[in-house]
Amino acid sequence: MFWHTIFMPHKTHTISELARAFDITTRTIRFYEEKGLLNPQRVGQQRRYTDADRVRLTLIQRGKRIGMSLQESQAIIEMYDPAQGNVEQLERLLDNVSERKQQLHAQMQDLKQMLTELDDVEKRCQQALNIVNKKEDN
Amino acid sequence: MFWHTIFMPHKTHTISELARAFDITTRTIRFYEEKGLLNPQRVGQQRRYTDADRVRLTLIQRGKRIGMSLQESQAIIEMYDPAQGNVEQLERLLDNVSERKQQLHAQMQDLKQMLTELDDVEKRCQQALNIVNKKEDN
DNA sequence: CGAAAACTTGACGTTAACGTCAACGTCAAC
DNA sequence: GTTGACGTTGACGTTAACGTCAAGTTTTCG
Repeated sequence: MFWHTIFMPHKTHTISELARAFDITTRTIRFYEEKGLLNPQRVGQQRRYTDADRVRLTLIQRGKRIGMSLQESQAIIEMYDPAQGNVEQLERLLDNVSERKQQLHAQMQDLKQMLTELDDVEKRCQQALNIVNKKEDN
Repeated sequence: MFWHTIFMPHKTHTISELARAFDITTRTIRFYEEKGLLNPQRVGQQRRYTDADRVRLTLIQRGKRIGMSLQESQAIIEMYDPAQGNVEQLERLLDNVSERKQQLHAQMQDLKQMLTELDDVEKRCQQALNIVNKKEDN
């Protein structure tokens, strides 16, 4: 009778469980479905989400944090999902992957530059504070 | 008579020169001004942009590439511009800088993770292609 | 069984970051 | 002296990524 609390190999989640887990609204989840980033199973009318959907949501959120649009995240998701077979498709996929990788490397460079520049700001700022402190010592 | 072509220490630019140089529209530049990210000098009605404005535009564009909003870029710009002196302000600035740095480091982690995952996809993809090629060898 | 809680599908609203268009000023060149 | 290139300020349009109701159905729980 309480099996589901003891053993649940492929537990599915309702939309609000997922929303809580990812700290987003149900509206957002449905919106992602509209845009083709998720397509959960249905039990009657209701949506049921598997771990695959959780993976996708994780990818989406990581994508957002690094400035990707939903479309870009969708492209990434489709790279993770094989769904293929055919040689041409594999080669196209390889091209897409290497293109994305290049872009991500470029983004790393931008990040590094901004970080070193912020380091500079920090140093100049601390020097200014040191000067003030020395004056106070006198 | 041709001094300006030989020696121009603080050349200013018109809006369309700037637009060409940064590959954006004049509308975009005026929009950034509206939002407080630029404030060029004026000669009569017309805007004149200095190298300081070019630096700001560079920061804005880099910010966009790493997924920052204009407001965030503005915050960064204000960190670059000292404009102050007072100790409290310096300490607040230091806090802001270190907060930004943390966020950027987190973003680097996200980028790295996405990169290694794309590496995985790439490898699996190449393995699949190798198998196909071996079959063709027979 | 009956009310509260959760789920559903619309439809319209909102914010950021510009695009687009109109209507007007100005200045050098033909 | 007018034409054409460039500049100006509005005002409204657009897209992405949701938020916010509304109005109805279904599940759950005492």
